Amino acid sequence: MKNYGNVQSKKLRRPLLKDVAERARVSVGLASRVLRNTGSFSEASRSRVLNAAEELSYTPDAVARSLKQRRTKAFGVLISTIMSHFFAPVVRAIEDVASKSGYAVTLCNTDYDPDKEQSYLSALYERGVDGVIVCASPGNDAYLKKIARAGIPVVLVFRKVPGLDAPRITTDNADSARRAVSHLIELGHRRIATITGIRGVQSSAERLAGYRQALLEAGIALRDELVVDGLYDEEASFEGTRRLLDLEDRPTALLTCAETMTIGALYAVKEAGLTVPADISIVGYGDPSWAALLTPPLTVVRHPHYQMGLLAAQTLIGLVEGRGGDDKTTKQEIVLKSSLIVRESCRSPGGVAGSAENAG
Amino acid sequence: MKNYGNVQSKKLRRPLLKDVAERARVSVGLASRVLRNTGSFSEASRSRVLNAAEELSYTPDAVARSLKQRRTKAFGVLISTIMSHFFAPVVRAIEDVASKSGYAVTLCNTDYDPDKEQSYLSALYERGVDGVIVCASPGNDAYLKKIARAGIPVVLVFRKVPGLDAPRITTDNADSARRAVSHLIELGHRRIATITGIRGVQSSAERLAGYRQALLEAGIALRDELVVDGLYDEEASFEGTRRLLDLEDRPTALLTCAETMTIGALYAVKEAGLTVPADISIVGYGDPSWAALLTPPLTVVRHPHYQMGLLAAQTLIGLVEGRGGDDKTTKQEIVLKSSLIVRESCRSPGGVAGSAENAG
DNA sequence: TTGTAAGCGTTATCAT
DNA sequence: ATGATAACGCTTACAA
Repeated sequence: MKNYGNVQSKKLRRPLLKDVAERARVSVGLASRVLRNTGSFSEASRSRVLNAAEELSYTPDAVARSLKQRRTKAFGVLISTIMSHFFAPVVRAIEDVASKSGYAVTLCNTDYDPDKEQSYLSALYERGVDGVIVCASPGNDAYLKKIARAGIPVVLVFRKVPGLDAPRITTDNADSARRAVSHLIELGHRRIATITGIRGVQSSAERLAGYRQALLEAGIALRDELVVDGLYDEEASFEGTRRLLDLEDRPTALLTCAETMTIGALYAVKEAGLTVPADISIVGYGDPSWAALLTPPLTVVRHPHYQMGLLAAQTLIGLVEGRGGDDKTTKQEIVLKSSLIVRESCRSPGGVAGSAENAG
Repeated sequence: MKNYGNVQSKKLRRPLLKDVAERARVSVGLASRVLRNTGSFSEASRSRVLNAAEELSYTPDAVARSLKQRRTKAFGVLISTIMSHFFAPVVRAIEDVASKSGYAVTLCNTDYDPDKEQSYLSALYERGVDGVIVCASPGNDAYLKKIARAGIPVVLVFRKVPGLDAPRITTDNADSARRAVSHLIELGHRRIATITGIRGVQSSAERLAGYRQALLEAGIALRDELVVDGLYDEEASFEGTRRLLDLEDRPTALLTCAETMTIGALYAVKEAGLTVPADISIVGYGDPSWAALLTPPLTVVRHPHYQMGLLAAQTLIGLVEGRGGDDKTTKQEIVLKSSLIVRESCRSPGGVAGSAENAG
């Protein structure tokens, strides 16, 4: 049997349930039940339907199913940008968990822009996603609440939304910053600067609060000129650090609150011809694999980002699938612990080394 | 007017087009036309419908629309993992372009696993995505062709699929490796090793080919023991580099074909107590912002990943929306140029410095 | 056990 | 310019 041009190029229609049913000589209802393994049917029908589906290589149409079932098996995930080492592991974990349970993940990069956040949220709403995970953002509380009130489960990561009764996964941000600064204080530092992220972002605000708390506990006065807005941006952090280093009474230690900002700060130090930790001690955030390759290896605060995404996704699935009215899932707040990885980028302002625990 | 508990907490049904129509006292068809600004209607109806929609804060249901229109305004993107610096910018660019045109992006992490790739592809197919972008993977050609034959536009990034007539965005992989190795040869190196990714992955294979070509052009014999499988993995690369350094006749230079592998290699060098570039010269791939922070600043090959994602998404949108039968879009292959960023991690095996162009 | 038919919320055709 | 009405492909009562 030959295939002539016309025949071969004819686009063949995707097989429908109707086709499967016809081929198996049963009704569509029965075919559907067999394929979904629900309701009742005879063994004979079962095998005929299964065979027919196999032969036609039938695939159900998820759109039609979603319309009927009123759920899409899809989540939306909002982050500032997937290029950030801060969010990539969170998203990866979410996608891992989601896909294992048959959910698709729609990625939304908001760049910390409330307008973008809102437009993504409304797009997700229109698309009927079954749930949304919102990560650290200074976004629009009102819109988020609207989504939640419309019945779409929301899980918050890092972010807190007053008046929104949604589970939240976060870390001991304030405490981690407090411990980092205390570490510096114990080494003898008094003039400790910090590069903060975006003020409106929860995690950033918390870290700044922890920084302040540590100073207050040690009876060290807070000085505004030692707090610089780094905006989670390498360039801004570079400039900010420059200004710090130009200060008459230069800080002897620096806490940078995100990986990009650590890089910016290190460039500024390098440009100024200064040395870490001889001239200035540095604690960074995030624990990229290159941190221990630097000279000197960097002391950092490490947060369990993958774990956060894991929990966020699991929580969301619980909310979507189970216990809808269960307060336990709705009201929970999970706070994960961070760790301070002491390497060699900090020492006493006098000159005594801080520690030597290395990770090479 | 008071809101009593029951009334307030009653979950209100999402407003439908029918509700808008009723409120505007027109038919649903007319309401639909007004909202989509298609077909004909009077100015009077127009404003009534618009007002009604506004008052009810009506949002169309994308699922129902998709079912009717047979398109979802969604793309699927397959990459090995979003945690890779290789893919993050590609995905970011794709999402940027897609969202601007109203497309949602579903993220799929395949880990270079053909089974995962296939199951994601079939999930995307079921969901009826309007197009798919597949990045560097050693996946299942047969399944990809099936998807394409089913009429779903596919754009390839890095990957080539023989017999699949899909546009492809790639870089001058082979040539970039060739130039990097030539650079080392010019410095006087003869024993040049390379850490390669996963053999089945197009970009990896091409880079390896470029490495070989450079050696052949220089009349240097290829030696199997100088080619190590790094599997895009830091650990594997660490072990592989260790073996290279243990070789009786140790290589004097090393080309690592991905960022993770560069890191693994650098740790091995550090662990062996050797120095770059005094004991061994290194050229890495990717240009992370920390590369110039290392001591010495790293010489690398930089590929325009964001740009690749941009073009991939634009190409896909063209395919989906426009010129469906246009051969120009279907058959194109775009090859982007890479650049060799010379810093200070390479010098002559004797001891003369290679270059001093720094990016601090 | 099986089939029929009524939705799910739109869009689009076709009379009026 | 407008309004019925039939799809879109599937699920799910309900009737047989």
